[in-house]
Amino acid sequence: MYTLAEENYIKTIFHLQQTINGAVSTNAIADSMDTKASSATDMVQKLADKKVLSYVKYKGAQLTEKGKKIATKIVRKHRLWEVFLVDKLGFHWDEVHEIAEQLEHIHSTELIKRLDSFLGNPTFDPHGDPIPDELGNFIKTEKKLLSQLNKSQFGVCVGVKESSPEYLQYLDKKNISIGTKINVLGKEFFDGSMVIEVGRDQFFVSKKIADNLYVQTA
Amino acid sequence: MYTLAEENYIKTIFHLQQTINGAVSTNAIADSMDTKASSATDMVQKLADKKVLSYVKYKGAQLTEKGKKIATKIVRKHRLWEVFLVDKLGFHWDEVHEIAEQLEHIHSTELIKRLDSFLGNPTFDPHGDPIPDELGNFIKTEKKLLSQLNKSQFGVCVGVKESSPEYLQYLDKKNISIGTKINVLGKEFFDGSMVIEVGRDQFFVSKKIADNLYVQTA
DNA sequence: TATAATTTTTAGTCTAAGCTAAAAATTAGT
DNA sequence: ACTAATTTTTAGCTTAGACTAAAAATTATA
Ligand SMILES: [Mn+2]
Ligand SMILES: [Mn+2]
Ligand SMILES: [Mn+2]
Ligand SMILES: [Mn+2]
Repeated sequence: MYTLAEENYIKTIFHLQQTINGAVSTNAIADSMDTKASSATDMVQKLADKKVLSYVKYKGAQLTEKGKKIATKIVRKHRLWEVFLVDKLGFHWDEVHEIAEQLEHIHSTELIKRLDSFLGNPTFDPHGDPIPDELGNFIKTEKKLLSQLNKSQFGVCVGVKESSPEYLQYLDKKNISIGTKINVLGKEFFDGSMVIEVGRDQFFVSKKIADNLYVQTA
Repeated sequence: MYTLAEENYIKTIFHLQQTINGAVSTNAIADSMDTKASSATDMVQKLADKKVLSYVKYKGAQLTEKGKKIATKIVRKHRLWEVFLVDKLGFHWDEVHEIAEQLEHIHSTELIKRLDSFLGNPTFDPHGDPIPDELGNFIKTEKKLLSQLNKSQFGVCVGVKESSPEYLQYLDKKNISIGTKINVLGKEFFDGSMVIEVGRDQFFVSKKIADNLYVQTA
């Protein structure tokens, strides 16, 4: 059994590994967790002792198979609870992260098994992120960032990269959610900004907006 | 905001206060929490500083209004989650305590508000214990222990005093659950044991069994 | 009521997890 | 290839919460 702090570190390292491929630095961990590098180093050393990750001084950490399995379970729990909060309790997609951050640490395999089937074995969470199965397998989908599309192309929103309340609320305001079709009417190559069409609305989006929305083409 | 440890102490003291009226001793707290008296003393001193309880050295602790309010919220959460686990996820009443023990510490008033209405604003948990409302008010019901009944009297099971898996599983085996009618066919005054009738079954129960079952008469 | 038994508190350690400041290693700039 | 800047680790403190052993207070007993 792992402590709350250990679980949060493991999950963070797992997520950092997806982006940055290879070993993840203690500084990256600390930044991502709003803590200090020295604290991250301490924890990484402890987790290395427990064989949850491999760690080479000054070179960073990498989860072992054991570590990945632990991380996957936490991610599964987090996303299942998010589905529960949205589908069953009627929360909005921008309100669930904080609560799921707590619920993901409840220890009970039976609970998760039952929750999963109560929810109808969902495969994606409310933000479009895949929910790993009991064995830890993620559904791999080929998706692009909206910012990768060019003029006259279109895509269907399948997820968000950033899921801060601020960003999600912006999307709500623009009526963009999972399943929304987006047409790229124009793209400015100087700053990467775009003019897009959503339903009957046409409006401008900055590169930062377009960089955080996943779409599926074809 | 209170820590996990603080919340567990507060809840325990609240429950001890119901039984033992007046101040509760640090030893009683320690016993009830499977910890040492010295640890209980430390925590009680800390909680006294925070005005959660009043404490007189060698005389014990008593929750303040503030403390009672905190305790009530935790009890409310615990019992609502138990209803969720049984009614929605299909857990058995002897399996939910451990999990609710964790879930009761999730911090989010909005979550509890929504959970409550999702469950249909239940007033009793799966063990027959009353669920306090948002203001902390408990429904007062006059109930007796089965052991208080005499020969030829009967009662309807409305709750359990003890809710260990062992006891609950015993009741299951005898087909006793909330709502079950129990007739007292005989009572031995030497040891308090009884012969009772449940449905078509007639069997012997010890005083210990009868001492932990709440019934409603009339 | 004096002594013995019991309960409760205090003093001193320990571990987990955080922090700051300083030291060491790595990377970058000239 | 050397400094200089940056990153990362170490050393040393802090707090929460637990424990053991000893001291102090309370309660029971003769
Ligand atoms: Mn978390
Ligand atoms: Mn999510
Ligand atoms: Mn608890
Ligand atoms: Mn209960």
